[in-house]
Amino acid sequence: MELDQRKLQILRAIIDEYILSASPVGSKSIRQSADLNWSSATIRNEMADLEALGYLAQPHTSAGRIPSDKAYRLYVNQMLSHAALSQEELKLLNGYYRNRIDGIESVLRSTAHVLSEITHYTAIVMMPDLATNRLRHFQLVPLTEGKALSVIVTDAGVARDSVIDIPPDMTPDELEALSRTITRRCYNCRMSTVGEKLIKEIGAELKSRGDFLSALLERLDESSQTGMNMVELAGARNMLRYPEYNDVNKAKTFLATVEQRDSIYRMMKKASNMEFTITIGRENEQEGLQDCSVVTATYRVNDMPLGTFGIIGPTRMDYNRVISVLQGVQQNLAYVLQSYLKED
Amino acid sequence: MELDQRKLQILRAIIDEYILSASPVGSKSIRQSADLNWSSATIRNEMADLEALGYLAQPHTSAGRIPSDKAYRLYVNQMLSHAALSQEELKLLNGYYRNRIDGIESVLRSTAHVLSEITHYTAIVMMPDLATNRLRHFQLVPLTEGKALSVIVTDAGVARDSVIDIPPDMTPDELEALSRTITRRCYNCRMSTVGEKLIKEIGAELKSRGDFLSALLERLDESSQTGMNMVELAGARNMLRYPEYNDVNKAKTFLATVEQRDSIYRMMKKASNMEFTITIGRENEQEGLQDCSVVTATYRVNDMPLGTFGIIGPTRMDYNRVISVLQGVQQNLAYVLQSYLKED
DNA sequence: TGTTAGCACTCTTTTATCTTGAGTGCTAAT
DNA sequence: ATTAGCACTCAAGATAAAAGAGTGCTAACA
Repeated sequence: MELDQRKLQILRAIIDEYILSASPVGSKSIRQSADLNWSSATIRNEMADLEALGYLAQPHTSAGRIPSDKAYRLYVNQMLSHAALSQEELKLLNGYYRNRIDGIESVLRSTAHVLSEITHYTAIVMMPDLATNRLRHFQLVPLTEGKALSVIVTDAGVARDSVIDIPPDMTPDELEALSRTITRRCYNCRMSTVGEKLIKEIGAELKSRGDFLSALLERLDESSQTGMNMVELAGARNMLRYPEYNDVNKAKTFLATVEQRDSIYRMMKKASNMEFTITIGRENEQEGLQDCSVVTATYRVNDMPLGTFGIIGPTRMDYNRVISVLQGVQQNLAYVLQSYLKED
Repeated sequence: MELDQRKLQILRAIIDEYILSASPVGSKSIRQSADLNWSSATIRNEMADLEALGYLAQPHTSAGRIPSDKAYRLYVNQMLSHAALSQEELKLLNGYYRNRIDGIESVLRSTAHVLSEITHYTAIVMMPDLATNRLRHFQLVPLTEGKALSVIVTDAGVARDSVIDIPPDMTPDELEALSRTITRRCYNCRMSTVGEKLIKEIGAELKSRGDFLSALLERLDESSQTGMNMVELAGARNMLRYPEYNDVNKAKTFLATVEQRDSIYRMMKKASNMEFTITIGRENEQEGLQDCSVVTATYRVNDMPLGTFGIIGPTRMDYNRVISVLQGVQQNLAYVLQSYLKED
């Protein structure tokens, strides 16, 4: 079911206009603003066709048309202009990253704020997934009887810690020895392979501590994954700027959805193996996001994907700009994060 | 300027009513609901007096009265009923903490969510201030040329890390040796005294590395303080429940204020040396919180204050309940956190 | 056959007007 | 000092009318 050139042009004009105005666009206004040379009657006919094909909807008779999810999908797939950011905007963006030296997670958290500020949408940044990172240090620090803190440090300059139960008769010296063994044996191993390696190499030694070892491995695994608390969310309030959220109840629902970290987390996790994703309206599985679009991108260092970040906005978001911004941030992140990382 | 018994009774009734209804209360309704035995005319006279004294305000003639900040202040100082939580609520609260074993920060972060859920206001929890904690482990992990990650672990089971510049000629062995020295010399020292101690004990040895040492000390100091990213905020959206935020613009302003972490951070920091604080309306320095009240409390372990947490709500918040909940959470936190801490 | 001008019709939005009702302040009586 | 009574005020709700934006359809035109 191909759309001819004219239909495409009209559809595009409608979407562009609607992204700007958020109110149904009529045949007349589109003719002027997009400089289309057909009469409004012709345009009206085409609009009726486009509606029949499911690209447009009418809130009520005698109102203009608004684009459907299907229309946005077409728009995103075929009509993006891929405009790069302006010099100014790039400068602004770079400026944010110039003096960032306080660690990867800190950079990423502020990235969320930067993103939300320059797009005026809601931004999400996942902390790095350490699976592809390399272990640099492992330490068990005794806390109280039966408990210790396990700390890992990777080559990406990220530390992760968690409390772990230890056998009550395990001495601090034993813990220290174990820490050194693990650090030595697994130095520079990818986090995803550390567990395996440990079982093979020291499983036998620690046979008597079987339970502890398996708890430890599990904990290592957990730490290297990006947990639920590792999602930075910023600018949720920005949604209140847009007329679609003038209704306090809608706003409440939206905020409830994004504050529900675990669902956002799952969503981002799912997007994490894609370089770039755009999910429009009802394409979102999340109940509360079905009037929203989500655009995600991957940040990488030395071509190693580390994590995912993205933007949530109303379905009529400015896709062109959002994509440009994400690409700009992607580049900046690659550059900044690189300074924490060594070549393979 | 003392208020007589009757005025107090009436004022209290008005406040109680207004907390419930959020709409101006009139002389008649107050008479019924609070079972006051004076005629509405008498009550009206008293209300006029109370208004003249600054305790009440009238949105417009022919509307009821609403309490002023001054009234809430009086209410909070003299009229709280100090009702404990019900058995049910206590049970619910305890339930949240029953299975929490994944570390102090995690407990605290979820505390923010629990608080916001059971009060239906906005909750803030500051991560622990480590100044009074004792050092358990210190580690410098080399990352790339000129950079290392510094990690501290304290007896409270908290790890903090940050990237630090190191002299380019410093070898991994040197870093490791330094880490051990610091851990050994300062083991079980309060974080607030570690810097001092280091200068005294190894300042001489490291004279050649003067710059590095001072950077290190600074970093230690920073890490032991609660930074701006160490504020967990939850339930901001709850404010949309209340009619005072039915106006989308007000809601936006509020959300902007609390998302501005650093100001919230400063506010909490200021409250951190008080066991309990209640700040009402314009008493708040924060521009955007002048229609809100903030109630904070300290969480402690073994009588050692660790940090601050609190509630932000509209000035007409249910002070009694908020205070009860904060006390309940305070106790639960003390109990749960204790399991991570050793006696002095 | 595709395009367009014209026009009647639809339905939301805006504006104006009226009504209702909760609540007050004041006065006069108790 | 207290209270019943009453005129008055003002926001909020209801109703009605007018305006305006946009459509679909028909008939004329190239």
